Amino acid sequence: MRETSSTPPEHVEIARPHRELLDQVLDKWSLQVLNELCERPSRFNELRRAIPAVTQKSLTATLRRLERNGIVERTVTSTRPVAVEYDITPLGKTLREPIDALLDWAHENMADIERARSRFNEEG
Amino acid sequence: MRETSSTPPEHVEIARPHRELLDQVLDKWSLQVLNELCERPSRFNELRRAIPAVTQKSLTATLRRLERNGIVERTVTSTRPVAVEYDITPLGKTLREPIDALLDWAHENMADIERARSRFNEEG
DNA sequence: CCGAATCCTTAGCGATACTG
DNA sequence: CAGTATCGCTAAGGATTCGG
Repeated sequence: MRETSSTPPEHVEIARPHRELLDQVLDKWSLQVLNELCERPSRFNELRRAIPAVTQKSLTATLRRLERNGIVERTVTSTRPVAVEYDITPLGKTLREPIDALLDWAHENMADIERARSRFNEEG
Repeated sequence: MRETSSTPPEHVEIARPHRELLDQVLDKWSLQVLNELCERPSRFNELRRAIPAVTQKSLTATLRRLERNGIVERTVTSTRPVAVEYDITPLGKTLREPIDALLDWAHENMADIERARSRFNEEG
């Protein structure tokens, strides 16, 4: 493919699998779940209490997605009643550094961002 | 606030403004737009061609959102017909480093991720 | 060329009820 | 306790059309 050079290579675009992966891992609730599990492994309802705004359905979906991608691990102990514990995997831990970089960025630049928003609203 | 200690401090959760900011800046199309504008300023239709999957509507919305947050700048030159150029701001440039860290993470760990997905699908 | 406006479809989410 | 199942809404997104 691309045997003609009519379209210049320009530069690499973001590969689709990479972007889809980040969509699955950086979505609304995943950041907060990871933030929790980086501190300590947690049970399902512990996570619900720690993230009050999430519904049971969304939390389940988020945990399944993270589990599917090897970011968190789900452990069932056959006690009575059953206990289910979620923990971050070694792979998941490697996500912490880039995510923290992002959170630091947000923290450092929030003032500038809000100034930009005010300007935009006034000029609009 | 927190005059009773019935709820232990545990640790800080992600502040809502920060999370909402990241939602606005890390969404489906913003990453690709930023990726383009980090290379060179671009006209509207240049961006459309560079990101074939984006619709005009979504690209407009993405650019407005980034502009509102001070990440990109929109310049109109009153030629005939009008030319509109989008460029990244200094603030936007500071986003590149943490985003690249994320993309590097995705690149480095994609193999592990796909192994985890296969395992998950087989066990499920 | 750069968009705004409209219509329409679909994915996502909350609410609720039920199971092992 | 830790989910699954179902329903109804609404909000995002695509396709298309129109305008400066």
